[in-house]
Amino acid sequence: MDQEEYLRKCSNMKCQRVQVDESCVPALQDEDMEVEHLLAEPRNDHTSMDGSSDSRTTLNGKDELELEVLDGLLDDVEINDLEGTDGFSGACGEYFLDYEFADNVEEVLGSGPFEGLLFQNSSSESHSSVLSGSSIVSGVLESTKVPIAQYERKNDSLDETVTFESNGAFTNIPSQPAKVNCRYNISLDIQHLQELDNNRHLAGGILTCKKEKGPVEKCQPDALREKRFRKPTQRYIEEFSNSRSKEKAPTIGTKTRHLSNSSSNVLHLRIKTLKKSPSEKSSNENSDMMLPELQVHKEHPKKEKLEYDNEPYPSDSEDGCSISKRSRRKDRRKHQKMWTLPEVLKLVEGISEYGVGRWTDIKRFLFSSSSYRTPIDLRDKWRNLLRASSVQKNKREDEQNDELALRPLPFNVVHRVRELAKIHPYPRQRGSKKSRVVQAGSSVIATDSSPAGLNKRNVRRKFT
DNA sequence: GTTAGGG
DNA sequence: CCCTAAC
Repeated sequence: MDQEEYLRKCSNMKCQRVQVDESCVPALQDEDMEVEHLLAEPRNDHTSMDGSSDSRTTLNGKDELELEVLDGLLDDVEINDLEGTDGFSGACGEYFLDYEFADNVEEVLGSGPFEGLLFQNSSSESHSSVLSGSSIVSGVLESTKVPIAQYERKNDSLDETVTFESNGAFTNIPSQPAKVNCRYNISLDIQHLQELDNNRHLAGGILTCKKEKGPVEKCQPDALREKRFRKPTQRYIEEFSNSRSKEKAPTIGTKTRHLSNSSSNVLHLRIKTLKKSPSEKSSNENSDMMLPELQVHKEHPKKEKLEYDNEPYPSDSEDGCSISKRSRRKDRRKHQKMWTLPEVLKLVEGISEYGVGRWTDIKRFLFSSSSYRTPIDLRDKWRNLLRASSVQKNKREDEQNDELALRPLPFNVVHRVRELAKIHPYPRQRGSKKSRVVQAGSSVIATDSSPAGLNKRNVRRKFT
């Protein structure tokens, strides 16, 4: 492969970038474990490559050539290329390229302008490891003077891991996953992050500031950040954080262990799966999934759990940069309060007094004491009441079930709800808007008993 | 700022 | 409970 070819590939990779990007987010959120696995893998790649001294030599020459090219593209390489690697390799099926690429990147990063940005530890380590191979890792560790004890420790672990893995079995495993992983690492917990750093300075290069461990959002370059975060909504993120704190923590430990022992076979399978059709993946296993599919997949499960506030909400430390708005919402959800019978009665009363739709008034006058009930809440509750009452109307026999599900709703309440519903049908309850308007109009005349508020409301509705 | 409507 | 569009 010469320069030209390399460039061409690079361009290809870039094209794929978007996909990878997206996948990254979900993966992050979804399974840390996945990441862990992958993390292990990357090292293998390098080590194995390095281990085969030949490859290193071969690469060396290329690296220099490519280095120049990369230099110009450094920015792109840092982010785009790496990201694209995944897709690229899949398309081309040339793993070799990936390896090559990885090396180049590392070199560039290590020697280039990013060196400063990289963590002392990581940069030196990665560089040396790449060059000299797994055997040198220990030496690297020594040579690397890490001011922080943490790093040293990490290095040690890394060393072990590398050695272990290098023994093995990963000769041909595509490096893509590794790179992808690196990116994922960004969002990982601190622990993961640290490990990552040690494992790969590549990751370091990608996330220039990632060292902070803060939310990715803060650290990431603007462009990158934009892309990555456009997909997940706030809600999604919130959920993710929740689920993660609840579910993931335990899992990680297990997975990690697994990671160290990970066999090439496992990785192979995973990789293949990922490359295949996305649709299949979700079916495989949650734990094994790391790509985009998860995103969709992921959203549902946790949601249910969030609803119930019994558990103290884990402080979103990871959301260091969480927006106040977001947190507020979270809190609100957390404090979700079930409607009590008195409340329902009050609501009904308020509606009968002020009319349907005057939610703010009702809130102001009847629910002023309960700050957690917003006008919207009232409206929603009313909506639910209507639904409930109508259900009962239709299925008297099954009433019990419904009531159980809906909570004890005394018959008198139901009755009142129904009455009110007759007087002022909630928008859209049945029939089209037009019919409703007509209905409302007739009700004004027909129901003399209805309070003035109701009439008012009806009239208003009619006109609006 | 509120409300309706859909999720 | 959340979000958005319409008012």
